[in-house]
Amino acid sequence: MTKKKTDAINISTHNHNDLYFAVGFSEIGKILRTTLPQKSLDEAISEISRHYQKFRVSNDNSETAKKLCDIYHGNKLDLDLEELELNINEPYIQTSTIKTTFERDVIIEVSKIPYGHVKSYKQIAKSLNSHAYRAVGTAIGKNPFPILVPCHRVIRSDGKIGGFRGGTQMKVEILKNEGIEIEAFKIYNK
DNA sequence: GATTGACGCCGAG
DNA sequence: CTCGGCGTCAATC
Repeated sequence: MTKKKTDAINISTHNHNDLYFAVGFSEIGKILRTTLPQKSLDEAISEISRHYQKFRVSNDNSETAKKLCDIYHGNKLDLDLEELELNINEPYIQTSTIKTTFERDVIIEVSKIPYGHVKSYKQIAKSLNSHAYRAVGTAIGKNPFPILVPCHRVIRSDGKIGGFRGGTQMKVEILKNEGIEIEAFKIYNK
């Protein structure tokens, strides 16, 4: 609150086959945001930078951006929650899309869904001892760490795909890359 | 308060 | 199958 986020955010990027990924880091190297694949380098950078007053692009630390790309393409890679900035009292987080403990808890719960598996919005709510499944959807829609925190693995209870920032088509694409069977936009044998 | 969700469930066509 | 209508509750206005 009292703190200013005058520090510049550090942005690293990675591209592969005309898909551009970006990651924003704090001064101490915690991940603040990630992007879904974008069509250009500029778009990828601005997906991160538009949330901050100052930024600088350096590719010293582009492993995480590459990791995004790998996960998107179906590689199974582990996430250490310690890599993420999840402290909602941290000054950087004030420009984040997550601002409440509920939202943070949803993000943490989603991060636990294993590769190649899916969970419903309702199941996430239940894990949090809540019936606020709609609020779960809203919180996931704000996920600052798309791909890294696998919000693409959260689907509707009836087996339908559900929403996605990058469009349901992209959600289906990622799930297929993880080996999940999908027919007519419904999870097959979930 | 009232409205709005990346939702869920049931019942009517 | 689709579509209301109601349920539920966190966030936002």
